[in-house]
Amino acid sequence: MPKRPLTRPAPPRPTNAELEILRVLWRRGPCTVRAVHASFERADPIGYTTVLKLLQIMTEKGLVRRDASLRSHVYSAAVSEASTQRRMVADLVKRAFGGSTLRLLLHALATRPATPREVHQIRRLLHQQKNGARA
Amino acid sequence: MPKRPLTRPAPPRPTNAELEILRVLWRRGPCTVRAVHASFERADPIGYTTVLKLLQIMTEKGLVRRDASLRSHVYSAAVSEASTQRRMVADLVKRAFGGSTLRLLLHALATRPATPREVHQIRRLLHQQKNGARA
DNA sequence: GTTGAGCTACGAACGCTTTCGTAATAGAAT
DNA sequence: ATTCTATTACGAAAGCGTTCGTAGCTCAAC
Repeated sequence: MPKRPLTRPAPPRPTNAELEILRVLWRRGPCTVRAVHASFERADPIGYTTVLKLLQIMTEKGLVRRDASLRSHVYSAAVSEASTQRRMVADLVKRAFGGSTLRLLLHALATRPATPREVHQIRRLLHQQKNGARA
Repeated sequence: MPKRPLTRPAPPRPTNAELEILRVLWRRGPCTVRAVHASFERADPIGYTTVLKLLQIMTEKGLVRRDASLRSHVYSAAVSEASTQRRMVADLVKRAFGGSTLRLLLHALATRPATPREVHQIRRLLHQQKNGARA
C-alpha cells in the first residue's frame, strides 16, 4: 500500500505566496514561469527564480501541474479556485468561529453593511435555496 | 517620533497557537499559565512551558495583557474576539476573494446550504440593515 | 536556615516558507 | 563550432512559529 494514494489526499491549504501564484494561474490560465513572474504586482518585487522555485514546490505538493514538453515549462493550476476557497473558508470557520458557518455569515454581514445591490443578490440566493433546497 | 505609537498599531493576525490560547482566554476570562494549560485539549498534548512561552510572546505582540502583581502572573486577552474575527475575515477576503466580501458571503451560503432557521436569521439581519442602514 | 515545589526567564532546536544566488543546460544566433 | 541568452535545477540562507529543556528565582513548609 503506497503512502501516497493515487487519489491525492486533498492538497494542503496553500500558503500566502502559493495563493498569489494560484490567483495568477486562475486568472490567466496556463503560464510559463516568465508569464507568472510578469503578472506579479507587488509592493516589493519578487525574483524570477523565486517564482520558479515556488512553482517547483507547488508541483510536488500537487497544487499545480507542469507540462515539460516545451523548453519553457507550462504550469497550470491543479486545484480549482472554488475548492480552494471552500477549503480556506472551512479552515477559518473551524479556527475562528468554532465551526459555525452561520456565525461567519452573520459576522461578515454585520461587519460590512450590505449595499442594496448586495442585499438583493443575497436574497435571491436565499430564495433559490429555499426552493431547490435539499436541506 | 516614536516607532511604536501609543495607540498600538493593530496587533497582527494571530497565529494558530496564539488563536487557541486566545480562545481559552475569551471563554474563561483572565487565567494563569497553569489554567490556560489545563484548559487545553489537543490531539497531542502541549507542554507547560510552551504555553508560557507563547503567552510571553503574545504579551510582546500586544495580544494579551499580563498582570504580574501576583506570583503566578495572570494573563487576559488584549484583543476582543469580535475584532479578531473581523481581522481574520478581512484577511481571508483580501487573500482569497479579491477583496470582495460579497463573494465570500455568496460562497459561504452556497457551500453550506442554509437551514430554514439560518435563513430566517439572515433575513432578519438583512431587514435590520435595510432599515437602520447608512449604506 | 534549608529544602522543596512551583513559577518565570532564557535560549536553542526544528520545521516550514520565502527568498535568491549560482551552476548546469538547451537552444538560437552568428 | 562558438557564443550568447533564456531556462531549469540545486542549494543555501533568513525569517517565523512552535516546541521544550534547563536554569534561576520565590515562596512556603519544615
